[in-house]
Amino acid sequence: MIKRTSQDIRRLNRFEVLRRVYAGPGAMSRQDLAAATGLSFATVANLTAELLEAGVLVEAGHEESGGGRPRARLAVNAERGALIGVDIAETSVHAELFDLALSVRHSVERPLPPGDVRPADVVDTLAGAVEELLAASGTDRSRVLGAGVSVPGMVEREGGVSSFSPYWSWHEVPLRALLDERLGLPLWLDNPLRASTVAEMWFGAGREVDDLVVLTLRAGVGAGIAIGGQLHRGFTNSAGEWGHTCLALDGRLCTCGNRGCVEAYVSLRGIAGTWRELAPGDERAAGPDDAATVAALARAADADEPVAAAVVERTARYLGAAVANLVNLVNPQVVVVGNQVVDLLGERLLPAAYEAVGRHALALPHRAATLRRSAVPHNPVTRGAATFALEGFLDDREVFGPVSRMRKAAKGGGAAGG
Amino acid sequence: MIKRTSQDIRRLNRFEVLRRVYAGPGAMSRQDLAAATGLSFATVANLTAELLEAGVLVEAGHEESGGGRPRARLAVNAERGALIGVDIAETSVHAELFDLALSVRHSVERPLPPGDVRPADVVDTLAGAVEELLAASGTDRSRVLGAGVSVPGMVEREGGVSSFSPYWSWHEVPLRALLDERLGLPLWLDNPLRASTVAEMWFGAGREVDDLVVLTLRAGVGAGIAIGGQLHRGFTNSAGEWGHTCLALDGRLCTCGNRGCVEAYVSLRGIAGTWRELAPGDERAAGPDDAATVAALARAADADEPVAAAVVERTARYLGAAVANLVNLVNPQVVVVGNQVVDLLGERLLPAAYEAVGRHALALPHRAATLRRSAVPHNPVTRGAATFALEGFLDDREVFGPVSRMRKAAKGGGAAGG
DNA sequence: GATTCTTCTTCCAACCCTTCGAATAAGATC
DNA sequence: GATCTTATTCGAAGGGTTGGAAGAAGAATC
Repeated sequence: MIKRTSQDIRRLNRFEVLRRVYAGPGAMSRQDLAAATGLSFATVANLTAELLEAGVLVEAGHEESGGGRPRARLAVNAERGALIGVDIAETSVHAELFDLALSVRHSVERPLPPGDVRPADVVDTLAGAVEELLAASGTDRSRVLGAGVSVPGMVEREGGVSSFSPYWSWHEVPLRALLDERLGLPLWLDNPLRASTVAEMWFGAGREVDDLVVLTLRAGVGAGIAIGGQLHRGFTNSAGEWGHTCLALDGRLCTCGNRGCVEAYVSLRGIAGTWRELAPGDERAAGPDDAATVAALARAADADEPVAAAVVERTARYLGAAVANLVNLVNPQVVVVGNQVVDLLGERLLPAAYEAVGRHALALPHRAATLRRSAVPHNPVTRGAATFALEGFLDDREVFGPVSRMRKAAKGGGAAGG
Repeated sequence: MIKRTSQDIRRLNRFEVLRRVYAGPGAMSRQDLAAATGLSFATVANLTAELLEAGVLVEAGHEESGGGRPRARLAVNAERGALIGVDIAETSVHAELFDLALSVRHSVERPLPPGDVRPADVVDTLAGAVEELLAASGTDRSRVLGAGVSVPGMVEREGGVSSFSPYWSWHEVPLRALLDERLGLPLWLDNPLRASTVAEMWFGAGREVDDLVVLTLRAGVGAGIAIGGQLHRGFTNSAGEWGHTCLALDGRLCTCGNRGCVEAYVSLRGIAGTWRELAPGDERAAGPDDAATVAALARAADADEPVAAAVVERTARYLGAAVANLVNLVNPQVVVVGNQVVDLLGERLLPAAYEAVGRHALALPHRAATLRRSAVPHNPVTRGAATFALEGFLDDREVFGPVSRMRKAAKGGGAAGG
């Protein structure tokens, strides 16, 4: 049984308050925060005091006042430290350095050799990218509060062992051990599905909503599930493998070895496959780079080629049915779709997919769910990875201890000068 | 945002302690409870004191002691009151009266007319069954702590409106209003999926496990999802409609109007349909009563008829793939299967289905999940419905107030005599 | 039969968290 | 400069859990 203590409440409230500050259009007053979180005034003052003391928030001027004391504006202190987010994908490693306000300060992308990449190669590439990030941005390592790394496949978080990779023949690779040494930074490992979801919870649709499903559609596809404002990880941190649920029994062969998986139809490769099916002769559909193929498809569709429209139409149907499965099973308030497939085909694909969801889902859960395109700026995976590091920092007991410590400190030290 | 207060912690701990008492092989000592829940000794003493005062627990003798003060045994006080659980199914209403130890004291089953039943008919039948229950068991209405009612389809709990029924053409039926008046009992409404799941959480596999999926397989099929020891309801209390997720695109027509739903293959009707498909001439497969048809199928399989074996084999494959979808998506620790389909075909169906899950699920979530046949005694739906009433009673602020009230009461009243 | 042991329970004080309400602070306005 | 008006801080109270001391209850022993 999971122990629940009053400190968990405080931790969640701390997260909640800070999430609202990030979510807000700019700086927010304590009043706004109390209204937004539903917490009492005193509690908000309490939590913000703690965050101010830790340097995470700063006072940023005052609001206009029509008589009476003006409200202080609180904003995230971007300069408090840096966060690193890394997205390990099939063909490249994308690393970004964020400030604490989660603005991108520097970005590096390094290719991975094609074929079966060894763990050591990935570690080298990653470590190199991080060094470049630090050097180019002139950031001292000590200012980095943590690094989040998204690894495709399934990762055991604590041990940091990658037990399955969809692209490479990895087997029980002790990633944490390999990276810890090289990076010398607080490290947070997980997969792209959960990274995107956390990004969405802090900076996207999840700001307003507590039950959502986040679909990541690129070379691999999958879902992140957040329930009651909490990410659902599953018993072995491998929940959300929607890409490998069966949509068409005895259907198309999937990379996982099974048939009829969702991923075989709506991933970049799956869409390319549909194009090949519908236009057997077309050599634009035959290239080895699926992202390029889908980009070509988008151009063909823009040129009103009927076959391209048919491919998009079919894909929308697959996607709609698969999303409807999620809607029926999870009954979320919002379904967010994002990443390469959406970036390339969004305008054409999504309206048709939305319509297909309506045909396949039951009326009540369908009415309850809104479908949205991801509004998280930039790459949601690197941002989500950095968010893991942010969450880790906010959980740091050295920085955010129990309140009694604060009281003692306040008594011991003098009053802070204005 | 959901407010979290320290009272929620206490509420959850109260549930947890009581669940362990129900789960235990008999009476349990406070020591056992502390060990089982992970709570401190003082807290367990605190909570049990409260439950003893409310009459929910009683001291039931002492354990043997090899020197030292013997441990007091605590047991549920069956006589504290009665609970009623009602299962409204397609063709009948099944009502049962339980004591507080959740033993069945009396059981009534009344048929519903075939065809499109009106809400008033169901309400009449239900009210009649409850009256019979009370009369036959000699239970005074005032001793009934609450009644839980399982309604097929989708029910909005607070308003008690049934917005969709799979069998009847109901539309926004205000069930709570209709029943409140007739029953005059605290009333708890939900659907059979969630009822079975709650039964499993208190009295079945959920006793040991916090993340589980409970599959109800009868005329309709669906899943109940419990995460972190909490039932997942979804945004509109309609999560778990696994029966209407698409397993075979463009597949068999389902009662919901879609094609290829899981329910079209693994419900009683679906299995009968598979039999008709494989043995077009066989009139045993052609009857209108699906439960009877599946019972006949079981007999045919027992008689080693090859076609019957083939039907079971196919069904196992459908079921296995559909369960694998759940395993991949939710990554639970346990999947429980139960109800009529399992009762009739369990021995033959489940081993093959388990094997099919292994073929379809990803390795890591598959290894993490164990599949079990439901071990909840008797009808899990009536028991689950009664459990809703039990949970409601345990949430009653009149009975279980904040601790400070207890202190005051203890001060006001004298010490209890030994 | 009294004493000693051993173990269970209860009780108390300490600690964590939120929240109400009074007191204090800080500008705007007259 | 006095008076409003609104924000913020502060202290006490209320709801929880928990470790440890003190009390209670049998078993074993002398």
